[in-house]
Amino acid sequence: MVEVLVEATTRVLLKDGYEACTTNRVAEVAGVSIGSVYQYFPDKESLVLAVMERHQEQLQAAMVVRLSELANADLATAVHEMLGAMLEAQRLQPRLHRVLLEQVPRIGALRRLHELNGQYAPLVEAWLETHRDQLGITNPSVAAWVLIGAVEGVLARVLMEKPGWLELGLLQEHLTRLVLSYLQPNVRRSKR
Amino acid sequence: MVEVLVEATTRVLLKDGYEACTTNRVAEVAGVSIGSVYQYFPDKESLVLAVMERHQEQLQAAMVVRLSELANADLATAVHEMLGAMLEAQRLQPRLHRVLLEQVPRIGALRRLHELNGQYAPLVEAWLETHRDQLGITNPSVAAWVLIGAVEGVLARVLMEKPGWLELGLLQEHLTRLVLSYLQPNVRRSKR
Amino acid sequence: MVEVLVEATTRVLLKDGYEACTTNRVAEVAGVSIGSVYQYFPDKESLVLAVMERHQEQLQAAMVVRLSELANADLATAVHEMLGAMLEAQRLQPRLHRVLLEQVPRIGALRRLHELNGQYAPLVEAWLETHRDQLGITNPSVAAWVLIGAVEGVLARVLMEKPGWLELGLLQEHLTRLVLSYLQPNVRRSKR
Amino acid sequence: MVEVLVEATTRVLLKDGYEACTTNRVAEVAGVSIGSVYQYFPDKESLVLAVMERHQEQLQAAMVVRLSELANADLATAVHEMLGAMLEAQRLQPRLHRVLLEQVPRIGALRRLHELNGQYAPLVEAWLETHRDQLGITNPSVAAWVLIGAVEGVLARVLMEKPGWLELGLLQEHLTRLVLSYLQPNVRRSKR
DNA sequence: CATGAATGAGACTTCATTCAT
DNA sequence: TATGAATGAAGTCTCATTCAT
Repeated sequence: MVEVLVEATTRVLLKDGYEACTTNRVAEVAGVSIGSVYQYFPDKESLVLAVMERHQEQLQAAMVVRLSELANADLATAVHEMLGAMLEAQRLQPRLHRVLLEQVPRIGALRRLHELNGQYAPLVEAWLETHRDQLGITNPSVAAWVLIGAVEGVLARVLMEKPGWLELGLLQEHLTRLVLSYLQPNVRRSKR
Repeated sequence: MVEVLVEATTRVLLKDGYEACTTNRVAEVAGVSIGSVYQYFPDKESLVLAVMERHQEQLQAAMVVRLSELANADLATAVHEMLGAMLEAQRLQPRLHRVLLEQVPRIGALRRLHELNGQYAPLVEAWLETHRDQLGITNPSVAAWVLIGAVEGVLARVLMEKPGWLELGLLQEHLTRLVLSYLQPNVRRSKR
Repeated sequence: MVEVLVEATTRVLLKDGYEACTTNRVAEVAGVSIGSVYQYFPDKESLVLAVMERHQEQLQAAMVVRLSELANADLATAVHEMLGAMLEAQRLQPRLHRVLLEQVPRIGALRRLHELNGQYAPLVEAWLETHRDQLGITNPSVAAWVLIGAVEGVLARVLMEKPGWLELGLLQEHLTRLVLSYLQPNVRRSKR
Repeated sequence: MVEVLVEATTRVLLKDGYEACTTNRVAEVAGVSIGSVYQYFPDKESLVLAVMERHQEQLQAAMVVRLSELANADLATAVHEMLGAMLEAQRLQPRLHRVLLEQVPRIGALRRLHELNGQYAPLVEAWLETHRDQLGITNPSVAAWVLIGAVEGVLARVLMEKPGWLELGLLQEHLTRLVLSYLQPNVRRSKR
C-alpha cells in the first residue's frame, strides 16, 4: 500500500506538477480511498518526502553498481567514472528529479533533499582522505563539501536548462576537469 | 506604493516564510488595503518576483562597485576578487536569499531567479573570451555555463547549511581554486 | 444532500433574491459546510440551474396530470384545458418562478430556462400536426413557435405585474381566445 | 458627459456583456475618470438604466415615424404596419436589445424595462377603444395587456433564438394574424 | 468639476484533514 | 483496516464606491 501510494504520488507529480498534487488526487490515482492515505502517511509532505527518498535510493543504487568496478582504478579514471555514474543516474528519471528540484517547496522537503545529497559527503571525504597523497588538498572535509556543492549546482542547471546535455559526453568531460583540476591544481595532466 | 509593497513582502517573507506570505498579510504589514496590492501587482506571484528582482539588483549593484577596481588586475586576482564580491554580496541579505532559494515554488518564480543568474553568463563568457590566451579552455560558452552552475551550487549550499562560513575567508580561497584550476589546469600556480 | 442543497438554494432565492444568494449563504441555510456544496455542485451557477430544473420538472409533472384526461376532448376544450393547466402550474411556486425569471443572470442560466421551455415546442408541433385538418395553419412548426412565445410572454407578464390574476379565470379565457383564434382564424366559433 | 457615459456603457455592454461591464471599464472606455461617472450617476445600476431608456426612446422614435402615416388606414393594415414597425425597430440594435433582455439582472433594471414596454398599454388601449365597433372585444384594457405580453414574448424569442427571422416577412404575417384574429375572432378575413 | 489612488467587504473556491461507519 | 462524505479555515482576487487633491 505504501508502495502504491508513493508510486501514485510520483505519477501525479510527473503528470500534473506539485501544485496539482493534492492528497485526494493521489488517492484517486492510487485507486485508494483518501482515508487510506492518512493511514500510512501523517500528512501531505511526508508523501512527497517518501517520493524523494525512493528516488534518491534509486539514484544511489544505480551509482553503486556503476562504481563497484572502480575499486582500484587510477585517480583520473575514478573521478571520470564517478561523474559519469552521477550523470547517468540523473537520466533515470530526469523529469521527476526536475519537478522535485523546481517545484517542491523547500521548507522541510527540499531541506531533506539536500540532506540526502549530504550523505555523499562522508563518502567523498573518506575517499579524498584515502588518496590524500596524490592530491593537493589540505582540508578534505571542506574540499568534499565544496565539490559536492559544485557538482550539484552544475547538475541542477543541466536538468533545468539543458536536459538534452545529459545524453552528451560533453558534460562529463567538463565536470571531470572541474573536479580533477581542483583536486590536483599543480599537476600537469595529460588531456583526457 | 510599489516600494512599500515590495518592502512589506520582503518583511513577511523573512519573518513568516513563503507559505505564510499571503496577499492579505502583505497588505496588512504594508498598512494598505488589499485592493491596493492588486492595483500594482496582478497576482501574488508577481509580488514575490518583484522582491527577487529588487534583491538581485542589489546584489549586482554591490558587485559592480567591488569589481570596478579590477579593470586591469591579473587573472588570479580578478577571479579571487570577483568571487569575494559574490560572497560579500550574499552577506547583504543572506536570510532573504535563503528564503527565496528554499521556499519559493519554483515554477515561474524560481525559473525567473535562474534567469536572473543567467544574466551573468554572457558577461562571464565575454570575459573568458577576452582572456582566452591565458586560459586552457576551448569552449568559453560551456565553460562559463559550468562555472556559473558550480559557483551557484556552492553558494546555495553555504547559504543553506553553513551561513556562518560567509564571514570566513575559507570559502573564497576554495572557490578561487575551483575556478582558477578549472580555467588553467596545466599551469603551475603559486599558492595564493 | 443534493436535495438539501437545492432546497436551501430555493429558500435563499425566495427570501433574499439572487444577488444575496451566495454559496456561503446557501451552505449556512442548508446547515452544511461550504465544502459540501462544492462536493456536489461545481459552482454557484449549477446550484441555481438545479433549482430551475427541479422547478421545471414540477411544472411539467403538474401539467401532465392535468392533461392526461384530455385525450379525446374537442379542440376548443383541449386548448382551454391546456392553458388552464399551465396557469395552474404557475401557481405552484409563483414567487420562485418570478425570481428565476427576473433576477437570474441570463447568459447560461436563463438560456437554460428557455431551453427548458423549448421542450414544449415538439409536443405542440406534433399536436398541431395531428389536428391539422381542423386548423387553418400552413406551417405547424412556426405556429408552434409563435404560440409558445406568445403564451410565455403573457405568463411572464402576469407573474411580474399581476400575480393576483393567476387566481382568476379571466386570463384563461383570454389566452384561449388568443390561441384558438390564431389557429382557426376563419372559423365562426361560439363564445366560450 | 452623460451622453458620453451612456454611449460607453452601451459599447461595453455590446462588446463584453453585462458581467464584464464594470464601472471602471465604462470610465476607461469613455475616456473619463471613474470619479466623473459618479458625478453623474449615483451607482452602476443607474448607468444601465440610462442605456435602457435611451434604447427604448430610440425604438419609440423609430416607431412613431413609421406609424404617423397610418392615421386612417383600415384595421388590418394598421395592425400589420404597427407590427412591422415594431419588428423593424428591433432591427435597430438587436444585439443591444438582446443583452439587455438576457443578461441584465432584472431586479430594478428589468423591472424598468417592462415598465418602459408598459408605456404602450395606454396607447394600445386607447386605440382599441377607438376601434371598438370593429372589434369583438369586451375589455380593451385586458386585451391591450394580453396583446402586449404576447407580442413581447414572441419578439423576445426571436431575438434570442432566431435573430435572422427579423429580416424575413414571415414573422410579421404570423404576428398580424395572432393579433387580428384575437381582436376579431368572428370575422371572416381575406388572407393577407 | 475632474481626477484616480485607495478602499475593503465579501465572493468564490480549494484542499488537507477527520471520523463515523 | 478501509472508506469517503463532510469539514471549514483560509486563500486569492474583484469591483462598486469614496474622497482628498
